[in-house]
Amino acid sequence: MQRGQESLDAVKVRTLPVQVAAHLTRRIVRGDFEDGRAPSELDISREFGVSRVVARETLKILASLDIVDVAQGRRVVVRPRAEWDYLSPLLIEWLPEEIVGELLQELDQMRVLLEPELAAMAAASITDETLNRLRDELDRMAALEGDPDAYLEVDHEFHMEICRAADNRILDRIMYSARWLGTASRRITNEAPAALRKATADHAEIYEALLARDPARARAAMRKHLSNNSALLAEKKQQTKRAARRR
Amino acid sequence: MQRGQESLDAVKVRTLPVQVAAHLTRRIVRGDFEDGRAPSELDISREFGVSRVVARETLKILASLDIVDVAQGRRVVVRPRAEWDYLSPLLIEWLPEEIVGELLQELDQMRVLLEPELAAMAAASITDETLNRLRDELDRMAALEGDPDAYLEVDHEFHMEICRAADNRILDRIMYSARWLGTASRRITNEAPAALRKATADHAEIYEALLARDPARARAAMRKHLSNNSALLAEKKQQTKRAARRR
DNA sequence: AGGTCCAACTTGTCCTATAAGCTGATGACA
DNA sequence: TGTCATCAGCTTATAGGACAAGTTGGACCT
Repeated sequence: MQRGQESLDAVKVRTLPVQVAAHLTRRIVRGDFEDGRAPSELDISREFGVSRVVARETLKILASLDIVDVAQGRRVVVRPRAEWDYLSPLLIEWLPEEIVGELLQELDQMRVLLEPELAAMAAASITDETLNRLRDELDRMAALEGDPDAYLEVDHEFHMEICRAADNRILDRIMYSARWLGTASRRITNEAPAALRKATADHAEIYEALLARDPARARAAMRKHLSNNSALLAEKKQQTKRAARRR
Repeated sequence: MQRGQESLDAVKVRTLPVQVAAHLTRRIVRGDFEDGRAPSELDISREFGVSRVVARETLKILASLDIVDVAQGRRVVVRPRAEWDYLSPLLIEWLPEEIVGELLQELDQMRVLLEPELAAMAAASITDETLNRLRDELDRMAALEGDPDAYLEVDHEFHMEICRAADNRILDRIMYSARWLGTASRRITNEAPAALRKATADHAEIYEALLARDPARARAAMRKHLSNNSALLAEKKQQTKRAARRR
């Protein structure tokens, strides 16, 4: 299986269409098709040395992320960046770090708006079963403070559990879409291990509020927890800015 | 071009894969594959009388909506309904009315959480240009009170304009995903034309607050506007319940 | 100059073939 | 009899070639 001039053959992590889509997206971000005309199926097929089937699926992926518009007979056109699907973990993965940094802040803003309310909603309708699972996750997190990666895995599960308890499929989906936050913020939180202990205390407080089925207290506890997180992010942003100024 | 036993040939509104995906989703919702094993590419190809390419793209669509899991060598499996992408207008279109009704309420809950804050954020950073567009849309809505469909079109644009002004791509995307609300709620609002005049007044108040660049007032105005909407939805829900009880 | 129409290009769909990955059942071995 | 390696048969992934159908821009005619 031969490839074209673009080297895709690093490691076969994903299917060919996904790899090609990643390359193309990066080129679009770089500004290669500023006239709005993106490569056609045949162009892609030739340039990357893949079959038309793969080129086709590549365009389907880009279209599903609202990166391009595809229609029979018409040329493929790049859509305005403002309309891209920034909720998709796939897209995030392909964006340059500085944009992801900005998105991380915007996503944090969203969490601050939603999660306290989700906690309050959950407090009103949470089941004993869910409470048990939360208790369990709490214990596991306490044991994992030395391993930030594993910790954040459980951390995310803890938050999603609460989200699910709020019993709203739309909000649940939104928070689920934000799961890439975990991967992206990992780098940040790893640098500040002391924050993990603080997080554990926060989580315990949220759990207590839910156990007491007290919406107001759950909201407040979640809000406090998130404000710690936001502070960390803002600090990181400052560092990035300083680094940029040094350049 | 001949079709299989399932009749897809109503009107060619969309591509074949989309039509087949719609049919399959409806069957999944109906509970046809409760064992979790969904039809394979060949199954679909045979049953609907389409080529394997189309069957393949069908599965890709279902996978992108998190309705099924597809992997090489493994059978296609249906994912738990809780994990489906309820933010996708495509999926919503294929769901039975009663589920859409529930989702409408959950979506309303989301809007109540987000939109007032979006309005407040917008008030802090809105440009004169955006204000002009809002003014224009306000005028157009006033003229369109007799035509609910056209009215709601502009209504949606008005809300999205504010959302964009808040300058947060994530939140913007979330609200954009909720655009199916327009179509779905159209039926409801059409029944209560008096509500349109009320909405116009609400919109004007929001506009005034933005013009004054007063976040708190913008938040309050938006909250009031949405509470009217929520009331309408709740009323509709009551009617549906009564109708169900009669059955 | 203005309008009509067609040729070239583009995506949509079909067919057939091969590669690659998974699963369950068969059968060898302890 | 129980355990484990192996493989046949299923599945998706990719390739190549063909034709249908829709769009666009330019050639051509008036």
